[in-house]
Amino acid sequence: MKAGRSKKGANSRDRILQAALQEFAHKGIDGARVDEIARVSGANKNMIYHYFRSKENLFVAVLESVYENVRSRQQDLSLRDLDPVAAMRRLIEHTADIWIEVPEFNRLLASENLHQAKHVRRSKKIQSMYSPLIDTLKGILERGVKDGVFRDGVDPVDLYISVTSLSAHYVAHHFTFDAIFKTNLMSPKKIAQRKSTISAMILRYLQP
Amino acid sequence: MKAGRSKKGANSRDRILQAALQEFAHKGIDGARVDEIARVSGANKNMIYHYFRSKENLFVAVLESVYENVRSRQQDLSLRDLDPVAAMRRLIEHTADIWIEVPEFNRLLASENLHQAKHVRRSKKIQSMYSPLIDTLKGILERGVKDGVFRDGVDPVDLYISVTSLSAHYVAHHFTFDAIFKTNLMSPKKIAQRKSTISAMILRYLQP
DNA sequence: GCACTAAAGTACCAACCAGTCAGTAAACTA
DNA sequence: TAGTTTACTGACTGGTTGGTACTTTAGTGC
Repeated sequence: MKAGRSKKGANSRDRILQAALQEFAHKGIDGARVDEIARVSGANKNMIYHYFRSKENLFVAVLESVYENVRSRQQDLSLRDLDPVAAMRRLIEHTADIWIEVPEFNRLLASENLHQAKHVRRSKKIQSMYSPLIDTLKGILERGVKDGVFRDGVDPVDLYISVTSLSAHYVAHHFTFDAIFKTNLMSPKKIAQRKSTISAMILRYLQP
Repeated sequence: MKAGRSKKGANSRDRILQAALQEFAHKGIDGARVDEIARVSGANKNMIYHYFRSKENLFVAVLESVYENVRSRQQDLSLRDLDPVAAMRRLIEHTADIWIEVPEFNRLLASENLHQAKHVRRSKKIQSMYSPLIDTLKGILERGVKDGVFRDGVDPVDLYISVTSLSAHYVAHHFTFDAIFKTNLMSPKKIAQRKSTISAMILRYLQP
């Protein structure tokens, strides 16, 4: 088969998106090469421009799909059945897991912030995705305050940033940390230690 | 003067290094352009290759100079005169300030981690710089434990990573946070709030 | 068997960009 | 003052890269 409709399961658009995700995540938007995406996806370069119109648009599409992936993971945690402390702990651990399970997300965000979030700002889709998470966090905080297990006045956005920082930065910067401190931060043991440190730190911070 | 030895105060090497710092920090190593560094520094492109031999070597030189800058800031804090809690608070606030005062450091590190710390690993100079800081932190922790104000068993490297994460990630990722949460995290008010959150979080974590 | 469409191929371009070449002029040295 | 080193210049090159034009192949539904 030299040309014509392929019989592979995933259609070209999806395969391009998958290959682009890897390429962008590993090399950043500037280091990534369209030809390489074409090669890896097995699609003709023309198809990339047919579906996505430009390299930048492709990057936005990749960002959106990863944000969507992460958001969907955060949705079904059934935190309402748990008491506030347990719910908070679960949310923290789940947030920490995301960076390890979806390392591409972290890398895309690093690249994106080097570019002043130019692509995120262009995507209404992404910007509409995060409020539900903050609402969940707010709900847990309020329940905790009512139960007398959390102190009052903690801003949910601020708390979300703290949890994210403690987990994301560790994973994103483990290369330089490893080089400087001569350790291996991504070993299972170290990762488990970090997760318990984060939980302890946040829960102590929330204590009345 | 068409050619020949220049009489300008700052020599070309320094001007190139300064321009390269800005270019690399703003665009990452892949986005940065050698021609642009030449243009901004006012030096001929050949001078860049004369002094630094390659774009990558120039990047390493930039990294080293920034690491040196940051390290020298951390040296003269005279923390030994303060009680453990005050010393810890000062170290935390100082660490937080660095990311705001030297934003280039953060950006270079982001780019560097996208490349698996390949350049940091190449530089023995950088790798020899960080142990003194950890020793300082270790000293404060030990004094605090002896005084009964800190609990025992906290790893200084782990603590350093936490402090750094809480401050660096906030600054490095404020573009995407701002876009998603519709705030302005770099306003003086928000920055002050963040600094006090970080201090509170760390000091509560260290309580016995 | 015909129209439609997704997919793929070949070939190309203009801009870009890291790195080089060949040479000049001032300053230092013996 | 001849010879060497250091600082500097403008033009150039060869490979790369995002993006385009035009053509061809082959499944699908009618």
